Amino acid sequence: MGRADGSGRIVSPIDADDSGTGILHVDMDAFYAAVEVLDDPSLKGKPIVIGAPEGRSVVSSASYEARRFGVRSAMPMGQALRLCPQAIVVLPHFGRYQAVSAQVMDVFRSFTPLVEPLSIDEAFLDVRGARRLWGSPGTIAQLIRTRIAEEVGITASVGVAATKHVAKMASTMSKPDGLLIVPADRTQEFLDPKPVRAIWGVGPKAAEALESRAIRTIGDVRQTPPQVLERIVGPAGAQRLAELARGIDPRGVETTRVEKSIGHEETFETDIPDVGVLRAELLRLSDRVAVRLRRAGFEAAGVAIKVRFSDFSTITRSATLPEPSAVGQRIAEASRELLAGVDLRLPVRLIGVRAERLQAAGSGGVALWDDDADWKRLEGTLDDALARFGKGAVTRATFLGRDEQRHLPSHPRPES
DNA sequence: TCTGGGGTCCTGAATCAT
DNA sequence: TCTGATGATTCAGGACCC
Repeated sequence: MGRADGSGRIVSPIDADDSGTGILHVDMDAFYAAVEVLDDPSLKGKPIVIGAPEGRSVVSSASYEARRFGVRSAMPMGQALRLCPQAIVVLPHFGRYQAVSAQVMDVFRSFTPLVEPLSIDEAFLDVRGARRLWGSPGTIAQLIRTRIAEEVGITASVGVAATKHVAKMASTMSKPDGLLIVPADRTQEFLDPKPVRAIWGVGPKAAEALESRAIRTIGDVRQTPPQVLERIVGPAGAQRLAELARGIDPRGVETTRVEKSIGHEETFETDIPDVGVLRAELLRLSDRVAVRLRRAGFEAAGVAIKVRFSDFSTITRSATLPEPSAVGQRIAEASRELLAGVDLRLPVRLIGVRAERLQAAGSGGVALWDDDADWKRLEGTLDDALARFGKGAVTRATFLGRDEQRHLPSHPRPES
């Protein structure tokens, strides 16, 4: 597999056994910080944290020099600066990170079309079909690391394994600037001694629940009867845990992902007791959500709001829209109704709006049915159609997505 | 010390339909 | 028609990830 090279990281040797593997997990090291160093080399070697310097912000990313002081992502900025007072605080440049990310993803796609971006700075690659062109998975991993360093100018860590889960664990262990290959027949040996917290999906809560029952390692999970696991993490969690602990992970590398929701939320500089301010904020957030919906060609069938109070307690409320919409006003109306049902017992720290149950917008037009169950399809919006035919003439109407436009039957009947 | 913003997924309760 | 079983959908909350 690999060995420590003295710097804390792990790099598998060039001729390491990679039999039975084919899934790569590539993860950029301290990505935002690395991009900032790329754009301002005078920052190299210094402790830097990405985030807003004041207010209620948290650390988005920290260079390894800052991490040595205990600074971590998601840590409140104040705490980070107490731990590392000499840290240089850099405001984030998300557009720039997106651009560098695209460059990196292009490198991935030059090796295989089977690329699944997980976030801005990491992706899974299935390279099983790329052997003849580029070599074995381990060779490809090393080529990718070299090309990212040479062409983009930042470092990446790569895990190579037979499954996504093990590849992800391997890349985490090899950080920074490392490579760890776990051949298929050594998967169990790799997994068993790792702490339960290393399992993807086991956070602080689940880890504590498991550890309190003396289940501390992945090997322990494997020895635990399914009924016991179920009581701790629920049926779905138990099933997943039991499989992952045995190196079983049937998930393939998915190149397309459908968004399920689009939302915006904002933490106020100071907590807000005034419902008028909250209502205004809901409209602003709803407009932003609606713009993104329209750009993506979606309408939302449902809307949810989130309210976090000054004591950090958080509630959500959701509702189904009278009809799917991508209009800011409609989403705002629904969110304000939801807010009206909330007991504002404390000042509000954060408010958010989320569009849910997304569906294709009326890009395929609108289908209308009349009393005789005859239908017409029209380009444009439902409002356009109703204006043209009059509300009384229409018994049922529906938006058509792009696919439905193609597959619409020749003699449709409305559902009874 | 004081906790961002973007998401996904799971659970359990309530409700509705078959 | 009534009843129970079962299943789908909606809603709220929470854990988790980057």
